[in-house]
Amino acid sequence: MPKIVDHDQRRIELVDATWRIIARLGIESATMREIALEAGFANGALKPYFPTKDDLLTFAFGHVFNRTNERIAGVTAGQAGLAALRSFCVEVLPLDEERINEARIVIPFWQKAINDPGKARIHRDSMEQWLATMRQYLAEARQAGAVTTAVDDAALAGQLLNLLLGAQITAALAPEGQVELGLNGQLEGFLTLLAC
Amino acid sequence: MPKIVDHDQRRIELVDATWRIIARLGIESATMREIALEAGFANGALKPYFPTKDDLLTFAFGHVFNRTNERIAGVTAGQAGLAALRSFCVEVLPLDEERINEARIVIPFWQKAINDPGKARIHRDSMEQWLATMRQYLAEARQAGAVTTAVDDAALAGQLLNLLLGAQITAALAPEGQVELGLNGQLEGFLTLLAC
DNA sequence: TTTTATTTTCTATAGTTGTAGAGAATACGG
DNA sequence: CCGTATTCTCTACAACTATAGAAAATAAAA
Repeated sequence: MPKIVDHDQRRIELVDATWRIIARLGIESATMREIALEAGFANGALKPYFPTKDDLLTFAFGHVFNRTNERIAGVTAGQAGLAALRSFCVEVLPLDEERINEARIVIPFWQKAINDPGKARIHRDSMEQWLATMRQYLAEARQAGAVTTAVDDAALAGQLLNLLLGAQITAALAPEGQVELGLNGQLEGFLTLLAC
Repeated sequence: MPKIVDHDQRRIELVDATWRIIARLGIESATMREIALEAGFANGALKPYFPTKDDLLTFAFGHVFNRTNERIAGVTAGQAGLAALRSFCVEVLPLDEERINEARIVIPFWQKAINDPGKARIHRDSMEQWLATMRQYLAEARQAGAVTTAVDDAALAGQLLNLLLGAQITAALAPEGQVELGLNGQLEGFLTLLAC
């Protein structure tokens, strides 16, 4: 009989508003009031959907991870070996405005995760999955002869992962408007190193 | 005639206290009161040495960068080429408790730098310097025949820098007590890749 | 001991934050 | 048009923050 709201969709709306605030103004400005305003509500309206701010932030961060993982799945679908590895990395690298914004989200998340085991867990779980995926692609590429280095796949995957993480820092702290950071060249260079 | 305090040394003391708070409790706990307490003073005693909290934090972050750079200079002194490059990277990698603590400092710094051009500048200036140093070592190594890859030195230095930055994230978010993250193996593997 | 410039403590203030909850507004079935 | 379950607004509050500045404590010279 009353107005009916899809709670799950509302939560996504609120998380998107949070995302925009953090990307535009930084996590310090992501107060409950500011988020509510951005979403078009009054401050108290968030309560029924996220009992505490921490719930909201944790959900928001998890959502960014999920979205990235879905994008990765879409881009690498049907690919294997070196091609899949390249697509994977290209999708994670902050090469356009949208993914630079994601870097501006994930860095505050890392900072919070330092003193919050639950959040650190979210990060580690995703990274474990990424490492496994990359090792898989490396093994395929090795079988296809595209990877011949004596360095083992676990080390290579670790290098690549840290390169991807470091690229988030580099991009997020680059001067406004600077698009070319050589990240694509670094990726191609790394893939070249694997075949020798 | 009155008690005399070395202002510069006092500033270092306060910055060290700040450093310890951030490493132990996180930057959210680094309030003026908490820092003063850690340094053994009452809250208002910081004022004459750092007019604002932002002054204190900016100075603290700059100090960590300087300390790292001094350590690097000490370790690479008298070295060149691949050996110097290795020493450089080993000194930056978070391989022991002290340098993992530095990772716990630098990540909050990065987060603040996202929305603070002045702090971003501090980061970029150091990174530019690091890149130049690494390119120099790579050129020397190439001349000595220890680097033979077709990938150019600028890309290699960029890869290595991002690997070092990413390693800070990996180490800072690793489960407490886990020391072995394979970072040294990754570095050795990368240096191996250069000679082929 | 007295003086005095400096250092430090202590209290106060204005602002911001997350959270709580009463009440108004809403929209839909009857 | 009416009743009602839900949604949202609004105000309030307690906690915490950086900062300011008056007052007290300090230590060395005279």
